[in-house]
Amino acid sequence: MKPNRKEEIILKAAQLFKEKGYNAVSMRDLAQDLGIKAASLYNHIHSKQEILEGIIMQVARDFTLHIHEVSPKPISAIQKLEEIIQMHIDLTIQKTDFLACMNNDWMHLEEENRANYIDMRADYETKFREILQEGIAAKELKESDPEIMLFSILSTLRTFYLWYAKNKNINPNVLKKDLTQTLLQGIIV
Amino acid sequence: MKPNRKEEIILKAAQLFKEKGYNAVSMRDLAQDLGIKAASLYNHIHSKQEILEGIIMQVARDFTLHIHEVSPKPISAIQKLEEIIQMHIDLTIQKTDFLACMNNDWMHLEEENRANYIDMRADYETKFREILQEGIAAKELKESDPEIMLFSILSTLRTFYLWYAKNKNINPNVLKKDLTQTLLQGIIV
DNA sequence: GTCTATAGCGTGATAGAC
DNA sequence: GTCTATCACGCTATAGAC
Repeated sequence: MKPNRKEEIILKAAQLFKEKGYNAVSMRDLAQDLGIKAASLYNHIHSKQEILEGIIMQVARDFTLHIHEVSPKPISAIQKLEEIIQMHIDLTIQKTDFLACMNNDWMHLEEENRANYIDMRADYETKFREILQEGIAAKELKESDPEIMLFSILSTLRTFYLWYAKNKNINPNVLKKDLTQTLLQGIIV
Repeated sequence: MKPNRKEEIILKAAQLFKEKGYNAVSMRDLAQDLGIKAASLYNHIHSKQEILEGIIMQVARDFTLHIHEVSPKPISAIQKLEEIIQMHIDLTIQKTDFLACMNNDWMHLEEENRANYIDMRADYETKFREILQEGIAAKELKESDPEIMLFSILSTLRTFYLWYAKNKNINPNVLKKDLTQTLLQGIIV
């Protein structure tokens, strides 16, 4: 459970990247926050890019794995959506900085990793879209444009870490109830 | 209507910043895209920072002005929300790159401008919050947590340019109808 | 595993010719 | 209004001592 030095570096980097963005954080900044010199970082990691990759790919995999787990379950589309919302809340709470970094800095991944990330994101959206279409076909969901539903829900879930940063003391169960209601049932009486 | 050289620079900069982020775009990159040398840019602008300021403050003012216009109208809270959604759609269509840049790069504004931007954003959220509370008090809106409603709607509207970039050929009226329905009435039948 | 020193390059910005 | 040339600095990353 105790993080080794490499993990410590990645953890601190995620924190700094979240605040200033990948390009605005230098290896000197990162080293200073860890109480060492920049050159010493290279005993634990090969490059700045490797740090970014470590952050983004880890959490991207979490999302991918989870949606592939929920998708085939023998439950209603609405229940699947509730599980997905719960997952986003959980990951937001556990890995705030990693998630923020993924959202803001994925375009700074180099060639191969960026292509990889884009594929994973597309796969995630496809699975999500299928659940929405399933719900519409079963008449659980409205006959509205599923692309707009997808974007609307996902944009809220993806940037939820911004809200959570300012409201860390909320009860997670109340949060889940309120967020699910707002996203699925809207705000109008 | 024809943009002068300074406006041309700002327009092209917004486009590049949107794709790569402020720090990843050099003055040399920007100049090359305009077909001139980096040094020539400085005949039209004083600094890179001034370009960022020009982009962000312009669109931040648009939002602030508009919500102060809608807020005191003698119409229902729901009608106000509909007007706000319409405004976000309009600005997304007219100023996609500026909006993207504001969302992604505001933290790279320097001291004074950043403080200014943060104030404007807080003011915008306050006005928005008041409309939601007004709607709850009038029993037009559900008795759910207004902070979650605020965040949920606003996060979708703020990142809407991401969706629009891939769906430019949608009919604006259909878009408004579907987005309003999804945000206000949810997706469940 | 950390340090000092430094290579090699890219950056924002300026001076001054045309 | 654009150019060439250049300054001063910050960046990632490496070499090699301890």
